[in-house]
Order: sequence, then C-alpha cells, then structure tokens
Amino acid sequence: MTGLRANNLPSAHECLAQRFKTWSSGEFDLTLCPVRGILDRLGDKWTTLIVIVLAQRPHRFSEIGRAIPDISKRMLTQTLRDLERDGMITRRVFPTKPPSVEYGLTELGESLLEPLAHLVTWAENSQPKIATARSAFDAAETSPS
Amino acid sequence: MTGLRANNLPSAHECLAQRFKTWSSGEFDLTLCPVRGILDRLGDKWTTLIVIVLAQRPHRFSEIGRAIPDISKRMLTQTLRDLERDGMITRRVFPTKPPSVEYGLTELGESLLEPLAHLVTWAENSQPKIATARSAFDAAETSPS
DNA sequence: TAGGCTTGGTCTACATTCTAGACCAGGAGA
DNA sequence: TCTCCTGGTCTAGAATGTAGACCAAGCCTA
Repeated sequence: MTGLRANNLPSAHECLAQRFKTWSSGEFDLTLCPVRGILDRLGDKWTTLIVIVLAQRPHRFSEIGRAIPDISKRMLTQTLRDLERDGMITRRVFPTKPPSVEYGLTELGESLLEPLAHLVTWAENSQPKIATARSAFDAAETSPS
Repeated sequence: MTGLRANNLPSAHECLAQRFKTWSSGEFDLTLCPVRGILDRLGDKWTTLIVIVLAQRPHRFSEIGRAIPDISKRMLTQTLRDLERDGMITRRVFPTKPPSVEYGLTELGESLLEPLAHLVTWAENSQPKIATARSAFDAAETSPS
C-alpha cells in the first residue's frame, strides 16, 4: 500500500506526511515556513482567478477588471502588485494616451498553471460531492431531533 | 505546441483557458462559480495546513492545535467545522472523561491530497525564485533612482 | 470651448474576518 | 481543595477587504 501508485507518482499521503515531518522537525519554525507564505498568497481570493485570466493571454488593467466583475480596483491593484513582486507576472506600460498597462504571466507564473489546473479539475469533479455533503450537514444542523 | 505534453496531460494553458471560457460564456455567473467557492475555502490560511496534518493520521482537537502552534482555538474550531460540513473530514467523539474528539480525513478529503501535493511541490521548488524576485522588486522600490 | 469619456490608479469610510485570550463544565490527580 | 486536562464558546480589538468617490491627462463631440 505504499510506494508507487498507478500514475507513477509517490503517494500523496507519504509525500505530504514526509514534508510535514521535515517542516516540524525542530530546527524549522513552521510559523515562518516559506511554503505557507506562498500558499497563503495563492489562497487570497483573487490571485488564482487573475492567474487563470492571464493564462489565456496578456490583459490590460481594466480588461482584467471586466473579466472579474466583482473585484474592486483596490484589490485588483494590490493583487497585481503582489504577483509582480513575486515574479509571477510582468507589468508593461505603453506610452499611449492615455497610457495603457499590460499584465502577463512570467515563466514562473506559467509554471504555476499546471498544479493549479490539477486543483481546479479536482474542485470541478468534487463539487457535486461537496454540495451533497453540505446539504446533509445543514439538514442535520437545522433539525437535530 | 498544443495538445499533449511530455506527461500526457493536456496543456495546463488550454485546460484553464477552456474552463474559463466556459465559465464566462454568458449563461454562467462567474460570481457564483462553485469552483471559486471551493478554492476560496482551500485558500483560507488554515484549511490546507489542517488537511496536511490530518493526512498523516487522525488527530485530536488539541493535537492539531499543537501541530499548528499559531492557530487560535476559534479558527481551529471554525475551520474544522467548515471542513466537516464540506465532507472533507469526519468528527468522532469518544466518551472518555474528559471526552475526546478525533478528526480524520474522509475519502473526499484524501482525494484532495494529490492535487495539494502537486501544489506544495511547486511551492517548494519555486520558493527560491520567488524569494529572489521579491528581493529584486523591493530593491527597485526602495531605490528607484 | 465646454462637457463627458477613457486610462490606471489612489484614498477614505465602512464591513467583514481574524486573533488573542478569558472563560466554562466536568472529572482526575495531588 | 487546588490545579490541570478536555473541547470548545465568547468578546474585544486588530487586520483585512469592499464600495465607491476622486484624480490628471488626453481624446471626441457638440
């Protein structure tokens, strides 16, 4: 039951368990774990969405805003800055009038697409199960007779 | 440059671009996208960490707290409830004194481990590049001469 | 020439979410 | 009796996110 799986990857269990052990093994402060920092960033509600939008082609500032209607300009600016700082996207200003700014994925940003696609696929496939679980849980909550 | 890659998966680009097009194609309200809801949950700072801890073996409430020292009880309770509601973990109460509660991954929760391991691997591998990009960006910011 | 539109943002006020830590009941051990 | 353990709940304050007004510069229209 250990070792390799049908897809030739080491078991996800072992992979994660091993990593966690390494992280927790004394010398390492889990609180400062850089992977956590990265995962936090990826999880901050807009980041993945913006990356997915830019995966199609480079976009201009307002174009992204139109593709993601419910993001505020402030969060769009901030998320783009953070992504730029992390080397995931490039920002190019064109001297048009009014000046336009184009954002696109860097090589590093592109490399994120593959694991991200896995996760999105998982989310799509699991969505029905999650919805079912939620209904069941909520039903049990509201009528715990 | 399209189609299949060395790993026999469709290109992540196409995969995500295609999905986004489907999502954005009129009939579908991106704001209500269920995948977004799931990704938001996964990104909420503690969820992935707890899943990784439980990937090793079932844990009791305080055990998780000890494994993740900087989580508050409130967030631990809340995140566990959310995970339970989504059918990712089970909660079992043992009638010991004082009663102990054990949390463990469900099959659905386990199925998340694989995409999650991909992402963690990516984060670990990319961490040096991200750190470099950050320093470069910050250096350019502070001395933009 | 005035008015309104676009660009990529910034700023402020308010709402939501997170954190730190006190508190709880009930039993066990000293 | 006094303290500690369990798995939580509750509250206050801090951090974070949202909505939307505002900005300068240039273009188009009337």
